[in-house]
Amino acid sequence: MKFTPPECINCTSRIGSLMGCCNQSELESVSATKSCFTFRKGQIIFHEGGKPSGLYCINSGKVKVAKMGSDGKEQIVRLAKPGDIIGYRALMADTNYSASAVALDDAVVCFVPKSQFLELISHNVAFSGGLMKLLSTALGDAEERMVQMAYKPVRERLAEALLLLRKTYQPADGTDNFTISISREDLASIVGTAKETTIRLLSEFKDEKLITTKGSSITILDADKLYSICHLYD
Amino acid sequence: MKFTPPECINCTSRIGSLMGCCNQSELESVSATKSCFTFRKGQIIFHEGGKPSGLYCINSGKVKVAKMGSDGKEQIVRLAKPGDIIGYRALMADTNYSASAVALDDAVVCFVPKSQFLELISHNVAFSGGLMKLLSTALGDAEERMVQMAYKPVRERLAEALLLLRKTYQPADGTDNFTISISREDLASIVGTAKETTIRLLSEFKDEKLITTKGSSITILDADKLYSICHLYD
DNA sequence: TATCGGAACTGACTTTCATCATCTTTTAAA
DNA sequence: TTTAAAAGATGATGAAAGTCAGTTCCGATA
Repeated sequence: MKFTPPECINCTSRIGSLMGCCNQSELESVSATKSCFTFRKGQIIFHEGGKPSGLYCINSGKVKVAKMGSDGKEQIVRLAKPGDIIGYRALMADTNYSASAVALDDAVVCFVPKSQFLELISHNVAFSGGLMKLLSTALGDAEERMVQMAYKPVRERLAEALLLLRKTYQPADGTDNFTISISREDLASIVGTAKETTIRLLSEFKDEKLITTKGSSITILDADKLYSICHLYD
Repeated sequence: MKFTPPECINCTSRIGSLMGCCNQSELESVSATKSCFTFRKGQIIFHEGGKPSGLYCINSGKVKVAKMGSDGKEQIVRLAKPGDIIGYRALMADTNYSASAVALDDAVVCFVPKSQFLELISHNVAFSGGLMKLLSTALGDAEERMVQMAYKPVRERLAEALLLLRKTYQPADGTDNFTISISREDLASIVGTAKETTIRLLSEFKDEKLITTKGSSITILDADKLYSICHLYD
């Protein structure tokens, strides 16, 4: 759904994100060219296999980037928050999307056409450098998670996933206990396991007073202990 | 061990690799600046946790890039062949190495210092574009393997690993059956499983006439069937 | 060529986790 | 508020794969 777009200049999300590399005139140009959409929870932003024609920049809401496994099971490969861009991998590799992006919340997402994106890359060194750093960091994260999938037991990966959620979506001010509403299905897709196993291990964590749950929302009570669980052997 | 370096200009490996983006004068400059080393099978080229000071370009031999899992088990995240560069992720992300590089064979590897690499990136658009494409493709591969680790059974991942070895190290002329010498330990590290499990499944493949083995070398007899094994559910 | 060490291989056993079935709670719509 | 559907939770069971222990094979070196 399209609607009146927010101005990039006023977008606080851009601080500390790739768009922060743009100067004022570039931001104005992007603002003028982009389209902006709202997505309801669960709606698809782009679809695995589809052809990318631009870049998505998240203005508000949470987004998952996920691949379909061979037997229909979903694996979340990345989580995105306001200020993050998604869809850049396919654009740079010049391939179709290798994953889908889905809104976890109601979200506002801006679309920057490919031509303008390439323009920024070729004219703004900070921007292209930032993009390379983004790619490199994402590659490092993906390789790290690949090792975890291979060798870490589910319990440790679940602790890791909870901390990843906190790290990604913790509000800036937040010194409080972190709370997030996430379906057990989605959580299992981060961990790379079955929903039932996730639920069982969450119950263990509840017994151990590491978290509490209410409906689908989870509150982290003891992040330090979660941290020590996922670094058992380190 | 350092020795008389091969000239980049005459290096046939550079065709189809990132270095192929360089023009003659750039190649001469690289050739003049670089150092060149030989590594015996098993020797470490760079070490996980170490600080990168440049880029490695493989002139001959096979190289594995691997991470150490939490309980001391190794996961091979990438395989490199002549012409490939390694160590670029850490350099671009400006972090320490997140994986080690080890020679699988006796290998000749050239070292390009960071300053010259950054020079190439900033002055040669084709080079920086090629690097971005390299990063994007590697990210796609890593995410794909992450999903496989999560949901594919070991048998399918082993078939996948054998085909990956073939795709990577198949000689250009090779229409013959592909043969490679690889320890069961290393093969298990690609698959992300235990050595014994790998051996057992290789025996199954032998029974099914998909491969033959002699000592540590493995010959692929029926790549099509291996392919159908790793795409069971697709 | 003998032998020593490492790698390939095999078997027995155990653990982890996926699956299926069922029940309960929550959520949202009528 | 009632009720239907979706999501959370729990139990029982079996398959997949890890671990440990042991044997055989091969290749390097004396």
